[in-house]
Amino acid sequence: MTTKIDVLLVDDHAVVRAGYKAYLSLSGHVGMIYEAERGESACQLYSQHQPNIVIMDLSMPGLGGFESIRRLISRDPHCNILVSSIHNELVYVSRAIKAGAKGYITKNNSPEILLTAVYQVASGNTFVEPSLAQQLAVNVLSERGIANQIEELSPREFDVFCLLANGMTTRGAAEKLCLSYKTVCNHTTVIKEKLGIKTLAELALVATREGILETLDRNSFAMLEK
Amino acid sequence: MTTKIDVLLVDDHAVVRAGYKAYLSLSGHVGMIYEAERGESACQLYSQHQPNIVIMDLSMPGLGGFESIRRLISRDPHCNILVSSIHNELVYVSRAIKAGAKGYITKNNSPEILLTAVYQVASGNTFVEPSLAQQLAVNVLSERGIANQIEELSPREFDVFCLLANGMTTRGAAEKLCLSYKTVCNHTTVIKEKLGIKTLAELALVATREGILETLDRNSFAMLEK
DNA sequence: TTAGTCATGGGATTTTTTCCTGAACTTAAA
DNA sequence: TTTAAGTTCAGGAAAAAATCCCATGACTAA
Repeated sequence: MTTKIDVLLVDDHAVVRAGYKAYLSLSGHVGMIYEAERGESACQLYSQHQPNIVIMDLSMPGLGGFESIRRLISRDPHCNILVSSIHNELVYVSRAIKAGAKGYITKNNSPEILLTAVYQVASGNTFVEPSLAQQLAVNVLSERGIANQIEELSPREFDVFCLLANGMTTRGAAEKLCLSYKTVCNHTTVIKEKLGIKTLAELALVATREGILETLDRNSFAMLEK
Repeated sequence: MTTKIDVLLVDDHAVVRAGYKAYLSLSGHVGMIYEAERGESACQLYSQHQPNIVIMDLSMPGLGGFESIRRLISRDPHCNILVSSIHNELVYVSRAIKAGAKGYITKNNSPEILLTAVYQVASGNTFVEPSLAQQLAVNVLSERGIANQIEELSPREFDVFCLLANGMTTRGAAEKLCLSYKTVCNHTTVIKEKLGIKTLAELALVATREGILETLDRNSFAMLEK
């Protein structure tokens, strides 16, 4: 590689940024490294410096990672965004790519893979971590979109889903819906199967992720403390 | 500082380790840097090399963190452990310190603070990130504990709590913690009783509300709107 | 009509959970 | 040192919950 790669690092953890910066510098192929803590400043820095690649973490306060990607892409559709996340769930990969990211790797990887990904994405190619790409391929071919699994629930199943996700017991849900306990049990079994989950905790997590719960906002806890 | 500091890095994210390593090396005060991905190897490396400090990630979903701290401490009570976590919730700080950690900083901090913390802890002092220390002080004095109910969980119960909250099955948790299935069942029963809940979904919701899980960022479902 | 899905639940079986119990261990206090 | 209290671990019996299979009626779309 002849010219050096300019990088924009977006991660809300300053220590992690410092680490990446130090590591990338060692490679010798990286030129300028700009840093942003959140989406807003990332957009600004991007317009200003036009780096060859944006390395972005997904979990950030303010604009989340996905929203940040969308914004960057809407300003420059050719923007090369590499997501570096701690999440290896397909939902994340899928959403990131749909949002416009050109690459996705998890932080579990060897640092060499990071460099590979950086080179690839910076030169306009795509790079999805092999194991994830594999899973994703299968998942897409099996035709059932990842997050759309909830769409697969029948109306009644969705009712049950919501009640359970809010922490209600099977018996409670049955009562609320004026159904037999057995019916709710059966629905629940189907729901779990459709969503590919095993526990009620997962069910609650899925619901939370999809924003299906009127999430008790973060502050409700702070309220309790006073 | 005359002698250099030997460091053992424990973090399951290889890329992050590489970053820390690169950054710490720049400081000039750090000597050997050993790396471990998991608690088991951390214990081994510790016995082998007796580093001056262990920098440990808590890596939430896996939950190796607290247990690893306990193990290290049980082998060498004077072991200097600095937790570097992405979590800024008091529960974590409190748990880590109770487990025997000598310091706690979040990854949001400036890298300079990391160095400060490293120096302090490596020389046998303690260092808790100022803002957290402040909150903690008030919280402890205000008598009503952090999220008092969660605080009532014994260390082991808390381990189980975290795993279940992440959607793991009882059997899965048992395996992860090398416990009998029955033991985990019994812990679970006590947990539910202490928290005053009935279902695993509620357990997940409590964990989410208390910020014990990092769920998807808030804005993720904004994606769905388009 | 026919085929399909959906909602509903019963019955038998399996799995999970509860409740009670006790042992081993640690720690702190008397 | 002895005692007491708390924690961790786990087994057995019993209760509860969930699963699996099946059948019914209702509605819908081709």
